[in-house]
Amino acid sequence: MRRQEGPSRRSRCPLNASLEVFGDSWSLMIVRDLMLRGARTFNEFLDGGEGIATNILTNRLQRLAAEGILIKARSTADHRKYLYRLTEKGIDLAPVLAEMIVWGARYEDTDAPPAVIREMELHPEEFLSQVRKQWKNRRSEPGG
Amino acid sequence: MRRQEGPSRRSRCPLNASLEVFGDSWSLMIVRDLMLRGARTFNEFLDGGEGIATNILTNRLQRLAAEGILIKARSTADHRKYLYRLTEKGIDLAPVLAEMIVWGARYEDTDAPPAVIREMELHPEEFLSQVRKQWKNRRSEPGG
DNA sequence: AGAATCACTTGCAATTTGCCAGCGACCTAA
DNA sequence: TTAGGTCGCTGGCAAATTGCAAGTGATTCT
Repeated sequence: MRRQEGPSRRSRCPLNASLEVFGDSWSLMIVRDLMLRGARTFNEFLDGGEGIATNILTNRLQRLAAEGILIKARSTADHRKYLYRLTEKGIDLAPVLAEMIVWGARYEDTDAPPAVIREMELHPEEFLSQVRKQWKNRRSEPGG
Repeated sequence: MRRQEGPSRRSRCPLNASLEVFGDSWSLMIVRDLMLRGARTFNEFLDGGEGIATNILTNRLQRLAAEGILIKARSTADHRKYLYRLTEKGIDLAPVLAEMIVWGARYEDTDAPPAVIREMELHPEEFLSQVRKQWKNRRSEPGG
């Protein structure tokens, strides 16, 4: 893990750094779809369920790639398609996502299955190792 | 904990709900200052270190209050001042903040003390119970 | 009474978001 | 080969949000 000569930040606080990277309305939705739904293509993100606009999706994918959270590669099976995948840096967002899901499920009216949420709450490490396992397998798949 | 007839959300996903509540560049900065720095007044948030504008701070404080994350009360010692404090709903954002801080400290160039981050990473429950203890005490203080 | 402080408010410009038709590259079926 | 369809944007336009900084009314201090 390298600390690159990064962009100028509003402050040196770690929370601020995180918010400058993904503190917007859409970035973590994309990470969700990658991490939890197995989405890999532009259209799959577009159909995420929240109605993101194409120009915003394009912009966010570019930003997440520039921040080193995901990688974009041309599909070998169909040269019109790009396939996205999470980096280690992106996978390490899993605890953030988990805690936000737990909070959202607790305080908002959502369709999250209560058993899944309870498990996530009680055993966050499990969720994490599951995510890691999935991406470990997916890494060795040939470009689809 | 009551599920109120809430505002219309983009979807019923819990992550989306969380992002609609605090998925902007500034809301969690305010929660940070309340939770970790003991800030209570408008001016203290204004001096948070990231240069928030007064109209944005006003707007975010109002939104966080409307979402039930913090409470605003007139100071009895000085009627020009308002004092803000976290609700239970706000305190429950501690794990979210913790994970974001950990991620930010790991992948960005920050001034977070490594020992504090490591402790936060290894014993998140400790951090949480510390936050709760603080707010339990603070709750019984008279308005200052 | 005058000056200072508090928490905004406001006018304005810049930036971002959102909608959606259109585009070039690529794929498939006839 | 051609026509039609799909993919991932691109871009024009309007609406919304952000950011800057001067200004305001209420309150406190000297």
